[in-house]
Amino acid sequence: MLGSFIVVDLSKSYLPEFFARPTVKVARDLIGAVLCMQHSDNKVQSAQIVEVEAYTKDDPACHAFRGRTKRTEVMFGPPGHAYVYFIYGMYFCLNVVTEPEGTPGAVLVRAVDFAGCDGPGKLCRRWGITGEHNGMNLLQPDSQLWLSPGPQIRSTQIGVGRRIGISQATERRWRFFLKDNPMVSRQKASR
DNA sequence: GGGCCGATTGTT
DNA sequence: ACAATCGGCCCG
Repeated sequence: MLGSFIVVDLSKSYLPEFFARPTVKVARDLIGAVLCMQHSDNKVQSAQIVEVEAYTKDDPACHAFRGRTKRTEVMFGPPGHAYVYFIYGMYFCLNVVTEPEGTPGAVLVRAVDFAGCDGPGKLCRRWGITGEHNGMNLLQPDSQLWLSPGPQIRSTQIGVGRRIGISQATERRWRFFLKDNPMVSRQKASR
């Protein structure tokens, strides 16, 4: 489990090259990264990512599998930007765009190490992440929403499993999570 | 324009 | 097991 007193410099940011790589690798490497958000009252909220899933262009479960549409447009754009989509009539989900520009791909942020932020819909609801953040550049510190590198995570601390809530390509083990973290439910962690 | 489905969540 | 709730996408 992550400690309660991690020390990270939130002004540090990723380079675009980090995200311009194969999506599954980026997903694995994003475990422990710090999601940061500057709210309208100037207060900064931050928490470490503890659960993610990868979605690629050759993946039937990926929104961009059937090509470029208005919704999937940002997934074809520059890596390191946010892909935020609306689902089930009431929830937003946050993704980070991956792969070189022109190739669609994204990492779904499913949970962060913060009470009540387990599950992609709950995370966005709690943080106030909506469609207005779609396409936002996550590489710039002190923008409204950005990502900052976290402490090194041992590979032995990262679990792998099947993705949640999809009906196609369910056999792919493209979900990564921090073992023993309370925000990753036990049921989700198995399989 | 119609109808079905969904990368979710909370309740029964 | 199922309801809430609505935009996206496929079909025609």
